[in-house]
Amino acid sequence: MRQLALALLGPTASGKSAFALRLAERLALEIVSVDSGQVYRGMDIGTAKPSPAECRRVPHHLIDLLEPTESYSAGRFRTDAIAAVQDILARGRLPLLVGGTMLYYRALVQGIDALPAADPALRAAIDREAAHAGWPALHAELVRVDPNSARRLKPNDAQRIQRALEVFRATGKPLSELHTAPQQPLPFALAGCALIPADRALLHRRIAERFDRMLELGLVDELRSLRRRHALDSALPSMRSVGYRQVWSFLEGAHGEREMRDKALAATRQLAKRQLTWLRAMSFDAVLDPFAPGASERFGDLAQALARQDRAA
RNA sequence: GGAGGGGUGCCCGAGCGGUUAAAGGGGGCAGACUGUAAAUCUGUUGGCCUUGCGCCUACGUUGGUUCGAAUCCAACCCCCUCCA
Repeated sequence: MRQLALALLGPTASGKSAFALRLAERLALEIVSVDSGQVYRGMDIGTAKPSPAECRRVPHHLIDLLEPTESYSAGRFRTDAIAAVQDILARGRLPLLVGGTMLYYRALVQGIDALPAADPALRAAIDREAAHAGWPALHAELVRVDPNSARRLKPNDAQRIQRALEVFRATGKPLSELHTAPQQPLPFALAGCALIPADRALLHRRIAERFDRMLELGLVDELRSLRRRHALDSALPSMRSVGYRQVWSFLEGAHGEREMRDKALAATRQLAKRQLTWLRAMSFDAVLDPFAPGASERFGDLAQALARQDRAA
C-alpha cells in the first residue's frame, strides 16, 4: 500500500504541466491541480487548463469544480485535495499535486484553522460601510474588536480587514483568537519539488509568448461567451484572475487591445513574482531550475526514486 | 517656408530661478500573506562610497545670463498641430 504523494510547485509559465505530463509517461500517476483558476468551468484558455486529450491520457482532479459565478477557498481546497489524493492512493496510483496557488498548498501541508466560510451578505454590508467611511475607518473599528488582527493589517488592506470584520461579526470572536496555528498532519507522506527559474527574463519571455498564444486560441471569445451564459460581474473572484480581468476591461471599452495585452503581461509577471516569494520562503525536498537543460529528466528521476523507495517501505 | 506647442529619470507625466536626484502614476525589484490568493497589501527604484543632511552624473544639444538654472536667453537638432 503506497502512502506517498508528490507535489510540483512553480510560478506561472514555468512549465509545471509539461513536467507532470512527461513524468506520467514513466509512472502511473494522476494529477491533482493546485490552482485557484482551473477550478472554474469554461475558463479553459486563460487558465492554461489541460486539454481534454491530456485529461484522457492522465486523470486530472480539482479541475472544473465550479461555475465562474461561484467561489472556492483554501479551506475547501485542503478537504478536496486530501480526498483526491486518498482516492488515487486507494487505486494504487501515484498522486502528483501540480500548481502555483501557494496559499492552497500551504493550507494543505500546514493545515488551516476552522474558520467560518465567506458570508456574501456580511461582505456586502462591510463593502457599503467602506464606500462611505473608507477602509482606514473600518481598520479603526477592527482596532476595537480585534486589536491583534488590526496590528497585523495595514489600514488599506481592504480584503483582510473585511475578512477580519466578517469573522468577528459572524462569530463574535476576533479572528486572531481563532488562529491557533494548527499542525494538522496529512494522512499520507508528501514530497515537494519547487521549480524556481534562475533566468527571470526568460520567464517573462515565456509569459508573453503564452499570453499571445491564449489570444490566438480565442481568449477574448471565451470570455465573451462566458458573459453571455452567466450573470458575471467584474468583482467575482473568477473574473478578477489574471488575463480575464484585463480582457474584461477591454470588452468594456476601458482600453484597446494593445493596452489589454500590456496590462495582462504585467499582471502575470507580478503574479509570478509573488509565487516566487512563496517558493523561496517555503521549504521543499528539491528545487530545480525548470529552464536548465535536462531539468525535466532530473525531476523524473527524482520522482521515480521516491516512488520506488515508498513502494519498498 | 511661416505661426504655435513640445522634448524631464526604464515608460508616462508634474515642475517653470534656490528647500529638486526632481511630485504622481506605470513598469521593475524585494517582502507580507489562514476560507476572495491568478486576490489583497507594504517597501524600494540614477551611480559610487569612508552611508555623510557625502561625492559624482542627470531634465534634447551647445553656449550664455545669474551667487545659484530642469526652470531665464540664444543658436542648433528632433517631434506634433495649424497656415503656405
